[in-house]
Order: sequence, then structure tokens, then C-alpha cells
Amino acid sequence: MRSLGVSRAIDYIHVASTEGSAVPRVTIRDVAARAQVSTATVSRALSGARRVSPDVVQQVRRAAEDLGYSGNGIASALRRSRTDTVGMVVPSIANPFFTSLVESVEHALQQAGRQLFLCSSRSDPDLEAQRVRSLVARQVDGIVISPVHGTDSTEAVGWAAAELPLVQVDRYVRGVPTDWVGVDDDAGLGLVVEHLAARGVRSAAFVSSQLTNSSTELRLAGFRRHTERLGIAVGRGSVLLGEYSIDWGRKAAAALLGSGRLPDAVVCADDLIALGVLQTCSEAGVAVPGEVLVTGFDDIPFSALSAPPLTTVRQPQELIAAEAVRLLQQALGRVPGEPARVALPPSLVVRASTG
Amino acid sequence: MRSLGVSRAIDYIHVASTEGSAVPRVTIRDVAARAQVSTATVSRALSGARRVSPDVVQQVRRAAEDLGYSGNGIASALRRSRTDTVGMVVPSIANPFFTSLVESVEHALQQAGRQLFLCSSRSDPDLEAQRVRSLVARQVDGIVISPVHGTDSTEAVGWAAAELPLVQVDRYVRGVPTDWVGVDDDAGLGLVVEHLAARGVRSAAFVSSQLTNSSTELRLAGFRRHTERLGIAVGRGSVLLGEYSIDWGRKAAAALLGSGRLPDAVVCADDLIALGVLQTCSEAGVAVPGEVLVTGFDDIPFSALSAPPLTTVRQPQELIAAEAVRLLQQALGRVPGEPARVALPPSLVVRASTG
DNA sequence: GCACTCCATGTAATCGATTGCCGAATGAGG
DNA sequence: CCTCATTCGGCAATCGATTACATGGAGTGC
Repeated sequence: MRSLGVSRAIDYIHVASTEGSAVPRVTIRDVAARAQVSTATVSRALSGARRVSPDVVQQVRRAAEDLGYSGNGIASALRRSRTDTVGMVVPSIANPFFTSLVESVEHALQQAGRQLFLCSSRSDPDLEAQRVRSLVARQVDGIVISPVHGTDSTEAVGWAAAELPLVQVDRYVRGVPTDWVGVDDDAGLGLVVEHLAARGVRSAAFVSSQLTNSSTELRLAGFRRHTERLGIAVGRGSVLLGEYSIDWGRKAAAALLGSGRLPDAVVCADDLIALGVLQTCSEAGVAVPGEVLVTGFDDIPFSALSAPPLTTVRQPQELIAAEAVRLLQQALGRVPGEPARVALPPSLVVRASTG
Repeated sequence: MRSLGVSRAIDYIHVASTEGSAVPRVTIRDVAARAQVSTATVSRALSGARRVSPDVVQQVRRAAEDLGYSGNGIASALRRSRTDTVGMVVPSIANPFFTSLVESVEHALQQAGRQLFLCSSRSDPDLEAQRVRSLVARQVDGIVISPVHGTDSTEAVGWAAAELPLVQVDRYVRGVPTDWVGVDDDAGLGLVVEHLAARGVRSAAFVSSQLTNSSTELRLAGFRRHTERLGIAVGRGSVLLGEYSIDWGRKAAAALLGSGRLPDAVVCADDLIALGVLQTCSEAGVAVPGEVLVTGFDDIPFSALSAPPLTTVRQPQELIAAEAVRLLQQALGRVPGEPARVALPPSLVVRASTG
């Protein structure tokens, strides 16, 4: 299990301050002593909270530098009662859609001088509740959450929202009036269905996850509304609900193929499902887009690489993240007012899977 | 930009405690007052740090419950001088390999009762240094880092390692003796090259990133060593260095195809590159594995979905993460000794891209 | 019945930085 | 030369939980 063969490639250097076992932390008192001023002055000189004469600032900087002082964020946080940190809870880190969202949020926060505490709820409402409690106990300044479940997550989200600023992204729970930012799911399905109609599609199936959260519900509702509007047939047994995964996409496609009544198009509620569908079609020798058209939702990076590349709905995650962070900062500043509900418009990315 | 059409779908409920603007935090004193005991007893009753009589525990629990007390992790952290939090710094959150690693580390930490502070260095040593300083200032108990650069990251890693326990994963910087956990890159390339040799490959190219970090260097070294050992030709201009991205894979493949001298196999230093190579081959009508074999490294989830599915080297990220967390915990307990260098064995996943 | 141990609980110091308030010094205006 | 404003630095309280040490009462052994 343990092969140390690589260590030969490493040259050691001497790290100056590792000698003692427990290196005592340099505190503001040490700096004050060395600079021969009070701790108050050190604090002011370093943070700029109040004017300090230039030469004293020099001394203090010098002393801090010499001692390698790096401050104690915990003590500072306790006194100022803010941590400059926000927590983020997502159902899965493995789903590239959430990955992009996390990356964008991290980036937006960084520009606002804050850090990200990342938690994965692993699609488990209990674990999610635990993570939320933990974040609140750690005094994060705010929370960005994509709740696992439309109703089972309500309690945790509601409780947290009462404690601190909270923004829901992508999904939201019923009944808790917090800010929300996401994509306009109905519009997204409108784009897809119109595109399919223009391609001459007369019948369609929908493959999605169980209807346990808002965005899933809205996507199905959008699918139904727009297909009806455009006269596209949706047969009985043509709406398959499982989970957001490649594997479910495979299974659902196998079921559709097995049923013998393949529709003109398979609309998927996310790209992972669609990739699974494509894979099964390819294995079964069903031509895409020859015999059936397939679409996804999210536009994850790999949807451009499948065979055939996938037509999908692009979510503006950068914008979603930026808006979420903006709302959070805003909520940090003032008393809570009417919660904002921001549904950003998606766009259609047409690739070979729809001809 | 802002369409609020979705809000109609939301039912509000009244959240009890949102009425006042600033909800004053419930502190341990409040609980103590209500339970008619001292704060010391509350602390002991809730944490179990020392025996407290059962009925007092009841009272305290009751009081805490009634008031909705959730503790102040910051104050606790200050006093105990530990935060039960570790920081993780990775070059990119978008790369699925790091994503898996992050998820695994998060999971392992959770089981150890700790939380994860995630930072992306965006492959920028300066940003990385900044993030590391910030983590140290926030008093994380330890750091897990995959350093961006083999030499430019040395200063930040060395400084941090002198301040607190630090484990490097996947990559390591030269000259700083810290724990490291990763995969045995040389063995990984051994698996690939032997497999190719068995398939009758006589010449090969290597597509990788610039040699700015340890694992990239080791992979190239492994490629050279094993091809030489097995008598596979590596022509001049057959080692292409760019970056770990799909896009670079595309460009490199285009260069190889354009040169007119296509080798029997293209060995890629990670799956992203390999996926780019596959895409370009497919577009150019070059059959894989008919005319050229292609391999990757990492075994990201999407490597099974490409056309054709990709033969690659699987990294045991779960194990890497678990081992990293184990080493960190160990380092938290005792004085630092000889750093551990753990190179875990990879395995080969054979798919259609090598026939 | 006395001395001693043990245990539950309380008192108060402590972690390290921030900040309200105060006083000394300096300078300006009359 | 005096008053008043302004600036800069220090003192000490404070954030909220933990914990070393103190205390008082019950229980034990002789």
C-alpha cells in the first residue's frame, strides 16, 4: 500500500522555524512591545482604522515584519463579530453544474474580500441540516445554499434564514421568504421545445429526477406547458423520473428503447441524464440525431464532447453567482426587506444531437 | 435582466424570529441565567467536558433548547485555540480530478468532525500565496494543498508548513519537507506503456502541460523511462507541452496531425487533454483506435463517455484523500517527525480508445 | 465524632484583537 | 498669553466560551 519510491526525487531544505515542537504564536502584544507602543496603536496602524502618525506606522510595520506577525483572525472575528466568510452548501460537488457555481461564487467572494466555507450535503436533508447548523455555529456572515429538497429542507433553511443573511441559488424551498437566484426554467424549456418544434418534432419524452425540488418541478411544468402549446405529443409513460445522474439517463433510455415506442425527441432535465441517454442510444445502435433528438440542460463542459455533442440550455452561472453574492452583501448591510427573486434568462446552445 | 416571473410559484410562510432587525445572539450567559447555573456548568453540561449531575444537565439542555442556543464557534475557537477546520487549496475547482479530490477530502474530514475551507488558487502562485496566508490568519488547524508550481509555490508552502500541519497532495513543491500523498506517477505510466506495447505500439507521442510541477515532471520521466525500456520510439517533436485542458489537447492533436508523422499512440498526461485529442481526431476523421491509440490519466467520470471511451489510469482519490486527512490528524497530535511520502499505486482502466 | 476524600459547582482569569473614552500635546485664533 | 480645537496614543472594557483553581457539602473510615 505504501511505496515510498518517489521520495528520492525530493531535495530537502532547512525550514528555519520548525525546530521547536510548538511554535508560540506571535501576538499583537509582542508586536506592541517590540515597536514600543500599545496594542491599540498596533491594531490601528495595521488596519488603518484610525490615523496613526507615519513614523509610528513604520515602526509597527517593521516590528510586525520582523516577528512574522500574521494576526489572529479568530480573535478579530470575535471582537468585530464578523468573519468575512460565507458558507455554501450544495447537494453535490461532483456535479459539474454545481462545481461551476461553486467556482464562480468563490471567485465573486474573493473579489469582495471574503472566503468560502464549502459543504456538500450529499443530497441528504439530514446532513444538510447538520452542515447548516455547523456553519451558523461557526459564525459565517451569510449562507449561499442550493437546498436538497423542496420541503424536507425547509426547516433548516428557515432556521438559518432567521439567524443570518441567506441566499438560495438554483433551487429554493417552499415557504421561506429568502432571496433566490437561479435560471428561468420555464423559459429554458421554452427554448428547447421551440427548437425541437422547428426541427419537426411531433412527439417527445422527458427524463428528469424525482420532483423533490423546485427547479425540477418547474422544468417539468415548462416541458408540459410548451409541448402542449406547440402541439407536441407527450405519450403516457413518456415522463421518466429518477435522479440527476448519468446512470439514470442510461436506465431511462433503455426503458424508452425497450418500450418500442421511441418518440421523436428525448428532453432531459440536465446534461448528466442526457449524456447517459446518448451513451445508451449509441450502444443500442440508435442514431442521434437520425432516429431521435436528445437535449440536455446546464451546458456543463463535457456536453460539447459527447458523441454527438449535446444540444443544451446554458445557465449563466457566472451571473447567478455574482448576483447571489451581491444580494448577500446587500443583506449584510441593511435590514431585511422584501426578498428578491431573480430568474436569469438562459440561452440555447445548439449542437449535433438535434441535427 | 431581471425577470421575477417565478415568484408567483412561491408561497410564503411567516418566519417567527425575523421581526426585529438585529436578532441579538443567544449567549452562554443567557442559557446560564435561565437554567440558574453558572456559565461554567452550562459549558460542561453541553460539551460533556466534565461530569455534571443528570438533573442539571436536563435543566441546561432544556434552557438551551428553549432559547435556541447554538453556541459561538469563534469564541470557543479562540479559547481552545483550535477551529476544527482545515483549509484546502487546489489549482482549479473546474478540473474533475480536483473536484473528486475535494469531495473525498470533505467527506473524510466530516467523519473526523472537521470542516473544509476551500480555496482555488486558479493556477496562480500569487493568488495561492494569498490564500494560504489567509487560511493561516483564520487559524485553520491544518492545510491540505496541491501546489500550483514546483518552485514558485515553495515560499508559501514552506512558510505555512512552519506555522501549522500541512499535507501536500497530488503535487509537491521542491525543498519543503512536509507530508505528501499522491499517486505513483511512474507506475501509472508503466501501466500505460506496457499496455500499449502489448497492443503492438512501436511509436508514441506524449501530450502534457508545461513541466512546472512535480507530477507533470514525473509523468514525463515515467513515459521516457518506460518507452525506452520497452523499445517504443519517441520521435523528436513528439513531446508536446501546454496545459491541462481540453483545449490544449485539441491544439496538440492538430499539431500532431498536421506534422504528417502520426505515431501509433498518443499518451496524454491527463484526461482533459486526452478528451481534446479524441475530439480533434474525430473531427479530422482519424480513427481511434484504428489509426492511433489514445490514453489519458486520472479517470475522471467523463472519460467513460467520450467517443470512443478512453483508456486511462485511475487514481485512487478516495484513498489519497483519506490518507491525507489521516496524516493531518496525526500531525495535529504529535510533534513533527520525518515527513511521510505516500505514493499510492494507480490502476489501468482499459476502454475502447486502445482497441 | 473527627479528619479526610471526592465530587459537583461556582469564581474569575484567559484566549487576542478591537474600540470607546480619556488625556497630553500641539497649533491656531483672538 | 490664553482659550479652544484637533490629533495621536494609551488604558481598559469587551466579544463569548473554556478551564484552572477554589469552595462547600456529602460521604467514608477509624
